[in-house]
Amino acid sequence: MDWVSHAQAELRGAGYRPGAAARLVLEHLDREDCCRGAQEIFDALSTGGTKVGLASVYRMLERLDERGLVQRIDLGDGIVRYEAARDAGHHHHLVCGACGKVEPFADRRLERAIEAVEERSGYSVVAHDVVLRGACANCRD
Amino acid sequence: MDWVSHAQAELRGAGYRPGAAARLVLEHLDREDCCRGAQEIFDALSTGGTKVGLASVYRMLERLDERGLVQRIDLGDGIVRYEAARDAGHHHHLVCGACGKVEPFADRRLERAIEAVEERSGYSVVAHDVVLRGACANCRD
DNA sequence: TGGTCGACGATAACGATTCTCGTTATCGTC
DNA sequence: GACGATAACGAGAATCGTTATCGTCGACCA
Repeated sequence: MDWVSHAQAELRGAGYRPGAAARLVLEHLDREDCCRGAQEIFDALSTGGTKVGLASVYRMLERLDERGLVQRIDLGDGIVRYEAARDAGHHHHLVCGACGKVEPFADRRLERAIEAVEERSGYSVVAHDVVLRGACANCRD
Repeated sequence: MDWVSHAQAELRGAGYRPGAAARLVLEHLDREDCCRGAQEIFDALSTGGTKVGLASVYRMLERLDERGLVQRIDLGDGIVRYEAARDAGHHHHLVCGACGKVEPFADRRLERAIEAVEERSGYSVVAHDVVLRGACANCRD
């Protein structure tokens, strides 16, 4: 089952009734390969000719986040980004402070270290974020 | 040399002329053991009877962050927090989504894993943040 | 001591996000 | 297939953390 259908089913199971706006947001997230902000999604859908309210985009993202269907990413620039959460694609982000570029990275050893901390913490951890900031290969020197 | 004097000297060296407001903010940060938001610092200083403008608090935090004198912490709730950066005290945060409690933790293995990623990344990494979200021992059940 | 220039504080402006509310779509039921 | 309850939707206002502006005050240098 593809992610869009899975997310819709999940929402329905939670008592929601996803409609046209929900579908458009889900399909957009499914199409994108990296994290996107609410305004960015709104602009893309608007430019694409489809008509979705900004409030609906925020509503969807909030609900998807609550259910763990998207990963919420805060790079510290005041814009919260989201991306479709598929188990296979768990990763974190490198941010270039000079040009603003965002790149994903994944590391098994880092994940294991985090899991070990989670176990020792006494918390029931549901999510973890790692952001590395610096200058990318082009901007450093 | 204590952190307040060190920070003041650093600012002076950068061409700034720290005055009364700067000193009050620095002393407050030095006194606090965990991360604080700008409004929170402003309120604390106001309640304490001292008079500092909110803009001055933001100005100070920005300058301190630029120079690496404070660690900027974004827990994803729309409030940016800061804490005095002392080499000895490098740590990350556990956030309880239910009661809002924030606890620091430190882990050598996690740091080593992050350093390894930094080296392989091609980036010149200047900072890294790790935030674990979940339910604390009291709120889980 | 006077002059220059940045620090300071009050307040307006800004922008991402959230709220409100009237309208429209969905879904179980008949 | 129509009905009614209720949630989704879109537009715009409101919220709130943060940033910019500006006149005044204080720190430092000659």
